[in-house]
Amino acid sequence: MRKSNSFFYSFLSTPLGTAIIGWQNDLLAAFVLPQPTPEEAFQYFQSYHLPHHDSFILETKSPWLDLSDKVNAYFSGEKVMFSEPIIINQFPDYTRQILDITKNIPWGEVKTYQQVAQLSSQKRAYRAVGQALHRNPIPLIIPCHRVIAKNSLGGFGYGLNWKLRLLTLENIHL
DNA sequence: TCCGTATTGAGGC
DNA sequence: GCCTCAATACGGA
Repeated sequence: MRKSNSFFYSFLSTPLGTAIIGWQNDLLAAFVLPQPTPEEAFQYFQSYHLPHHDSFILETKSPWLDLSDKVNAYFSGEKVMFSEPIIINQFPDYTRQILDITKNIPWGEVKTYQQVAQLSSQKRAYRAVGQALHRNPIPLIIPCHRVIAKNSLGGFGYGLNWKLRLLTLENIHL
């Protein structure tokens, strides 16, 4: 019988609330920003478009022992780089391309939707960039909050307040 | 096919 | 500045 591919997840307590880390085959696949309750965090988790899996398995710890420390350090304003290997192969080519480009935006820097489009194979697809980022299942690690509109903040799946808070943590003021 | 975007730029006021 | 409106590429139904 074929080995089932399970999707693992783990709750993570932070000063801002309960977050969720999700992974498959030791590849990071999901992250939920801290929520007031685990139930709310799990709702976000369930709404994600995740890689194909047969079952969910709740673990007490993620495979990345220092990831929770890094997340907490990030929320306390430290310059943190996330380099954990990720899996996003559930998405079409262009979406993956956009998420890859976005993952490479360093801490403390921002790009516009247009700039990201110009780095991709479709230089005028700035609207598709927004669509792709909206589906990002690994916020923070794929720093979609660092992509803004040319003359405004743009949008954010968790609400613009979250986007503003994350950018403020990185000393970016608009 | 058609439709809705986490966009952009131009034009009118 | 703040409206509209059209151009535009992608992905889901």
